[in-house]
Amino acid sequence: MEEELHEQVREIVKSIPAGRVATYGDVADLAKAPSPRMVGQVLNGDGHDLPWHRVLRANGTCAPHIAEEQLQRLRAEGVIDDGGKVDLRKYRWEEAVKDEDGPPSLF
DNA sequence: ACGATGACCCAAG
DNA sequence: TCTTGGGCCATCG
Repeated sequence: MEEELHEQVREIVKSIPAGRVATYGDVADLAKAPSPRMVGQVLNGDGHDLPWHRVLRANGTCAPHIAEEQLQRLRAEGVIDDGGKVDLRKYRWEEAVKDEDGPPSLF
């Protein structure tokens, strides 16, 4: 049961709905991971059964080697990418949506 | 025990 | 907006 963290990370990623994306930092926080690095480490080891393509970096970009697959899969889910970058403010998955739809005439 | 590596993040220039 | 540097935690040789 020392693998609870390992399990948690998988659960979080699996909980991401299609057409939505989350950042490593968010998953790490939700999974109580000590650092976002561990999320990538887990995905690298046991992410074969997880929608890892729904996990992006904090700036909305994806890892170098998987970028192709990532963008392609995201597009299939309905996520539109822009020059290899995804609009987190639009597709960022938030289990407790705080406030995303800010004022149209102010930022 | 130690150094290097990795699907990362953030601040500063 | 992009690049650089430092910090981060766990695994491997």
